[in-house]
Amino acid sequence: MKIDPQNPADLSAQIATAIRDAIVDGVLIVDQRLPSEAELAEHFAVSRPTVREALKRLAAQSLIRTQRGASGGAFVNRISFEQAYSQQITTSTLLLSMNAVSFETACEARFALERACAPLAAERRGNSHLDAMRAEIARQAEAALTDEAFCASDVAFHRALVDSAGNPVISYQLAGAVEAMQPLMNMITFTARDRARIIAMHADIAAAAEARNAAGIEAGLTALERETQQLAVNAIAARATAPKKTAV
Amino acid sequence: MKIDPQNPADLSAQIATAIRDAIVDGVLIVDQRLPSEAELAEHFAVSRPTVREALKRLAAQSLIRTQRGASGGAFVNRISFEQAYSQQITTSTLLLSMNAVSFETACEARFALERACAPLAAERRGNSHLDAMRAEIARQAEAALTDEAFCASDVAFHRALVDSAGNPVISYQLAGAVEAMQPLMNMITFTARDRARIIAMHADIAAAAEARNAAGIEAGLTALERETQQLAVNAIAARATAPKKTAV
DNA sequence: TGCAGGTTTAATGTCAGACATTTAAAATAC
DNA sequence: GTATTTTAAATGTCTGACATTAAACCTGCA
Repeated sequence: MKIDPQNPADLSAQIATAIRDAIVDGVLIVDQRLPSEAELAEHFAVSRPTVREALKRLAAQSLIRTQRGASGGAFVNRISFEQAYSQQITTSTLLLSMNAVSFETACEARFALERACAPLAAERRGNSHLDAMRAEIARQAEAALTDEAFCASDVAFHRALVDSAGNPVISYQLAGAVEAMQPLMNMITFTARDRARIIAMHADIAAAAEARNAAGIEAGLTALERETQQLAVNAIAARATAPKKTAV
Repeated sequence: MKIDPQNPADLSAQIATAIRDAIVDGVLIVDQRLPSEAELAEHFAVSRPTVREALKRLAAQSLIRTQRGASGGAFVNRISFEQAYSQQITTSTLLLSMNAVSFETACEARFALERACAPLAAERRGNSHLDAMRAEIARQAEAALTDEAFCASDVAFHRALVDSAGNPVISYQLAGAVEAMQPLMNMITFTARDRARIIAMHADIAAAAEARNAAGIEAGLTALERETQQLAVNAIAARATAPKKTAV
């Protein structure tokens, strides 16, 4: 089932890879119990701490879960959409913040992908989705809102729009694209006029969703993209005296 | 910088979370060296193996890398697009295969998102992208190809199309959507006629890309989606006598 | 017999100390 | 001043032990 030459390096990584492959290839199926740490240690001819490090690597990816006690052990985990979301968001956020991905590129990606759910959202949106969108719009109109809270509400609005497409796989994929933008958006200062424009566009999008008007949603998103890009350009220009890693 | 009450459970998970938060929040920046394992152990008042388990969790997410030797240690890692791709693909693949996500849902998500890059692909595609697509089309025409190899080539074709949009963030996001479909597609048996139809559609898409015709790319993808969905319905019907987890 | 309770046991979680290995920097030799 | 050797700091690994948990077992009593 899984072998392991002790030639190169990092035994725990090799063991983790061997077990991961077994899971991905279906050799180990969901809820199946792995051998105990002691048995794995014997099988791979390593010590228990080494096996444990390998198992922790897998646990970090939600590939296994562990249970203590008699008849406990490590079990192949059915990864939930929730877990996948959060991993996706973490990875995307770090990818954007660490790689000097330009705001422009990230923004383009986000809106391009988000427009992809316009037709589905128009077809399938429920009243609960509309309510969620409008609740966020109302929140965004609160004058006392900090820029950060405004961004958070913006993300929530878009999440509601994406969810209204009624496809969990799309929601999962876009979770990263939408949420990872938030730290970048937080660098922008939103004036009252900026907020008013954005809120108006959100309202347009919500109205188009209510009218089941796919083209309207798309147009609204495109307009919003243009506005967002412009705000970012201004923000970057404003801090041109102290350029940060996100620039260019 | 990071504290850690020993109240609930799983010290190594708590420590991993504390360090991850520090990285995400920017307290620890790229290429910065973490304290040595011994120092971390002392700081958190735990043993070195426990610290090591925590570090392995972070290494599994490519959040840190380790170096041996003097002036070695754990460093905050600049996560590469490559690493992000492969994590994305692993997570997406398992999410689809373990959660009884219907072929229909996954397929819909994939093509919806892929259509999102049609305008960008039309605008930015280079000759190398066209060459890559046509190389895969040629490969798909080889009669001796197994179904699995045919699917792999299909994935490569779509990857080339996505890459031609010239936005690495989109490529990263869609890597999961496109590649995760492969195991599901592998359940389909492609007759010679099926293959011919798919190849023709691929050719249409490539031609539209060459002509920088965004609507043509979109239309081609939509046609391909319909075809793929139909093939899946047939495949599922064919094996109705032995329904598998992917059904429904 | 049947059930409530304690007891056993198998597993993970944690610790301590040691040794092996790697690698850069410091010390030495020429 | 350069090349070589030595040193030291760090991760990688091993052994062995104890702590903790929770299911399974067994006992005692009705």
